[in-house]
Amino acid sequence: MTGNLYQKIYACVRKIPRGKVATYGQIAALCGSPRGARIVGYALHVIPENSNIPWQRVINSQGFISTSCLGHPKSLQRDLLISEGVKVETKNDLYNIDLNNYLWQPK
DNA sequence: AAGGTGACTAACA
DNA sequence: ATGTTAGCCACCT
Repeated sequence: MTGNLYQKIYACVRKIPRGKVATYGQIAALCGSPRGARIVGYALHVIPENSNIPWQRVINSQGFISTSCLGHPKSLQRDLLISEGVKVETKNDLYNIDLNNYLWQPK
C-alpha cells in the first residue's frame, strides 16, 4: 500500500505529548525526511476525522496554526489546544503559540 | 508519463 | 522588518 511514510508520520504525531506542540519540519525530521515538511502537511490533510491522531498539535515553524479553511476551521484547532492546556494567542485572525514554552522537545 | 499542487521552510532582496 | 523565490517530495489529474 502507499502511504507507508504517512503511517510513520502519524506515529510521530501520536507521540506528541498532551499540552505540547510540534512543527511540520520537526515531525518530518523524526520520520527520517528532514525536507519533508510539506509531506507532513499533506499527510495531516488526509487524516480521517474519526482518527485518534492529535493533528491539532502540529503547527508551522513560526508557531502559527496553518490550517487554511478546509474541513476544519482554525478556531477548532485553537479550541482543541486550549482544552489541552496550551495557551494560544489570537492576533489578527491568526493563532499563535509560544514555542519557547510549548514546543515538544523529544530526546 | 508529465506537470501542477500543497495544513512547509529557509534563504534572499 | 515584510514580501518574494526557490527547494522540497508525495499525491493528484
